[in-house]
Amino acid sequence: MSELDTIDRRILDLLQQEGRLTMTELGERVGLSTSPCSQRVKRLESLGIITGYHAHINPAAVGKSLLVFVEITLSEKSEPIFKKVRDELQNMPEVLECHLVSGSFDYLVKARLTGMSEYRHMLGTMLKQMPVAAQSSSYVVMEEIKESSVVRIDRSRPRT
Amino acid sequence: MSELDTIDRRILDLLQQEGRLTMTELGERVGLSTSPCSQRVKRLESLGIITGYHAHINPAAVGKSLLVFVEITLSEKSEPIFKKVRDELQNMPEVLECHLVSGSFDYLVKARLTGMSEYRHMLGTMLKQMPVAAQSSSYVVMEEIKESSVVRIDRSRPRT
DNA sequence: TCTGAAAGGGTTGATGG
DNA sequence: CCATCAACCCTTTCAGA
Repeated sequence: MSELDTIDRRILDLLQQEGRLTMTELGERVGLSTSPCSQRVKRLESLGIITGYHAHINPAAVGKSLLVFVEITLSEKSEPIFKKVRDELQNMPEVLECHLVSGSFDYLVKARLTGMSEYRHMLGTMLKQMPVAAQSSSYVVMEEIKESSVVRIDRSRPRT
Repeated sequence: MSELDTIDRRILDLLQQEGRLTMTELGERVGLSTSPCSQRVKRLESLGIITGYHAHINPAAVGKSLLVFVEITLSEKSEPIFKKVRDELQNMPEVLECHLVSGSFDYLVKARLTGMSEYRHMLGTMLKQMPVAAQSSSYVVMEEIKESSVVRIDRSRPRT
């Protein structure tokens, strides 16, 4: 029903790399005319497979030249606490990512900041809003070797 | 010279959130007609401030339901080794991000994978291609609480 | 599901304020 | 640096296969 065929996968691949391709151009690259190509893209959007389109910008150009990862360990692990942490982090725009991880700590947070004063402020907010944050370790990024969100699309195994 | 004014910042903000906005619509939202708006966007692109446009997709829809972070520590830290690591990681499409960090380890790698077999394969490749990788720790993401690359644009301080 | 064609809207570039 | 306008291109929709 919502199986993705080879053309769908190529569309996803191309739009991940060039998010402003016209439907005409995209259609030519995947071997379709404009109409069905546009139709497929709309379908991928409404299925929630394409979740949005975003310009990628150079963070330094808008003053966000500090990239930090913070590992947070909670001393108490209950569902209300988890929920509070989720809600708080959602409302912090400098926090780009937050993941609940297995292993030796609980949350891995990625944040882009203007500098150390914003960093101190963020850590303060976190520790205040998340009272049981027993421990945190921060890692400042010295060099961004690679940063992308483009997922490799494996060749389809269509049902012949 | 390449100072960003208030309108530029609003353009960056809007295009980060809706990367396929038409120049006409974008112009209306920032109070410009189509041409100067398009002109500004082109300028932001050619200055390298907007670095690209990308569709964001649901990784699970294309089978990438495993998200892993790997911390890598090198036992030997020389420039040739750093260069080799950079080159190797650039060529691994499952590696979405790689950062050189300060602190108790060297590289933080973020990868999206189809499953454990791909994970094992990736780790094997890493340890083989990066001979001095003395140690690595992996963290499997149990829940993605937040994931975005949209940077908050602070209100400009225009030079009046 | 695709193609093709027609109508509506967006983009581009020249012109002028 | 901005608005306007015309020519061109893209998108959308609807037949028809």
